[in-house]
Amino acid sequence: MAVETERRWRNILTSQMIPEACGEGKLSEPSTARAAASSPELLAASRCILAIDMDCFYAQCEEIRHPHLKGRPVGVQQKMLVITSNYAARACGIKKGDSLQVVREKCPEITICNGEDLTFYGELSQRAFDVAARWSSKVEKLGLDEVFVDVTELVAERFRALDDPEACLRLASTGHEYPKESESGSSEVRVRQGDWKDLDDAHRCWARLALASEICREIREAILSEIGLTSSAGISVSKQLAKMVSSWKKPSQQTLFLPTADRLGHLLPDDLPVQKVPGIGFASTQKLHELGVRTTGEVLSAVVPEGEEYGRLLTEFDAGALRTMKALCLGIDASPVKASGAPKTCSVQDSFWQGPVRTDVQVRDNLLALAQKLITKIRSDERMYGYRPIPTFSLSLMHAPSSDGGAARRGRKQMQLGSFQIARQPGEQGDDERLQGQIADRAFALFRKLVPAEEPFVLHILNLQVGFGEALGAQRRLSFGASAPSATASAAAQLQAPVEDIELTDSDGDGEAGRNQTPPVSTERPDAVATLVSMGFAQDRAQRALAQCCDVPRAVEMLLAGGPSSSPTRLPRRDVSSRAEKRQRLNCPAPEASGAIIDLLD
DNA sequence: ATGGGTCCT
DNA sequence: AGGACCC
Repeated sequence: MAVETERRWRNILTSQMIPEACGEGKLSEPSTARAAASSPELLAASRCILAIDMDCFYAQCEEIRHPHLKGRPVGVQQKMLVITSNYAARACGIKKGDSLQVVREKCPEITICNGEDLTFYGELSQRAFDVAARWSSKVEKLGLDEVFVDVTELVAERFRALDDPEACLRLASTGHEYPKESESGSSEVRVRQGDWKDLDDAHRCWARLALASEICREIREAILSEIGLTSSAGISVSKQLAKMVSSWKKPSQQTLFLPTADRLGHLLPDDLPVQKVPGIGFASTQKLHELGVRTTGEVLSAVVPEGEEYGRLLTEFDAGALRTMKALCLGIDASPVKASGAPKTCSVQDSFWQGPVRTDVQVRDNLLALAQKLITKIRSDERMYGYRPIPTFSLSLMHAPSSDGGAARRGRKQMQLGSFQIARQPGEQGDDERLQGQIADRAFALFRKLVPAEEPFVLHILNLQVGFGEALGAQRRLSFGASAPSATASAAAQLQAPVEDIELTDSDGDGEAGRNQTPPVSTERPDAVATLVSMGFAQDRAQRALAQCCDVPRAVEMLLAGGPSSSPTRLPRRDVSSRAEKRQRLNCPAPEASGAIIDLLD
């Protein structure tokens, strides 16, 4: 028995798993000598990366939201287009950007869901992310429906278990292996300690990826059983390669890619159009086309530094960009999987291609509508990531192309906000309406800076964006002991908490939340305290703020935001007048004591 | 297409 | 502030 499995293992290692040439006919241009050049270092590389991609994500979300739709044709609509559909609908021939009209003709049975509000999708996406995060701390989000997971560590851990002479590991890759037609999942071997020593890079790499493929299956299974989402995935040594094979078998399947020269030749044939390479986008493709370069093979022959074409490439790209592009065409991508935290920005945008915006009144109306959407999104963000301060706010817009042939101008204007408190009492909804008006006012002020009064304009896009700061209470471990909630603990609590339980700092800063996170009064840094007192802050508040913040500017921000305080806030004297002035200039209503406050200190 | 996001100059 | 990439 043992002999038998050992023999199978040898077989698998030597011939079947890593054949010298896979597939018979050549699908496209034969693999290049250049691919052979990159293969050794890829096989020697030690990373194991998963690219997991939810199948027709929005449509699946709708099936989860409306269980009776499961398995029946479903389309998701935005504006007048059906932007995606489930596989039942695709079976009727429905394609990605079909108009509502066309879809109804192809499939009268179809149920159309409105997919303009992304809140629910965002929440399921976050849950899928959290599942993956149980296997690795390095999980990177790419849009709502995709994650990269670096499982190198975990693979190494499981690999190490093989060194225990008592422990045998069942080893088999799970799912497909590019570019083989049959699934390899059935092969199963038992490996013992000594076997690993003799492996060459290719076999060792395959063994790691096989372990990774098992981990990948575990993660996808958990996402399916806990959330109900099916996914497809790629397993390889880099984000690029994992991503490129992830879509090879869909839906609900996974593919391992071992970067041998011949397989690379298949995945990145010389005649592959450049835009198929992840990392080479629209702009680069345009520029390359102007230079007569259309395929990866052409990139590779053009990008040799001594060649004559190289000079022409340098007119459009810098040397660094060319190196990156060359590497990608060779299948080399060293970019790390970056642990995605909470989103850093949040934006909303409306476009007006059909009926452009031409008057101040229209601008105001649209900014009001955008402000409403923005608040909704921020609330959803709070639900998922806890309350965070909002230090920046920006408006951007796109003008129509000028009639005399000029290109469409764009503009962006940002303001730093001393604080931008979007807070409310637990369970209370009422303030958001006033907040909406205040945000629209800020936005209009920015608009005025971009487009002076009286100047005519024709707008096609309006966009509002806020930038988040660190979670309150997450300020480094400067403060003492356990009295300040740790970032992770409060984040975890907030993630589970219903809306009403989220710790909110109300604008007066004297709510329960403020009290709970008030650390012991610090007696340190008397000079910094003095600075804050001279700005008009109460001494005790200044001390507490400094205990939570590293530096004076942060402390100022916190104090202006209303916390920390156990007594009613007094605004710093100097600022009262200047703010009133600005308020007048901007024609903004004065914020009321109990309401949300936006301090404008630019 | 649309309406988000990220990172690098 | 703008541009490039991604979904």
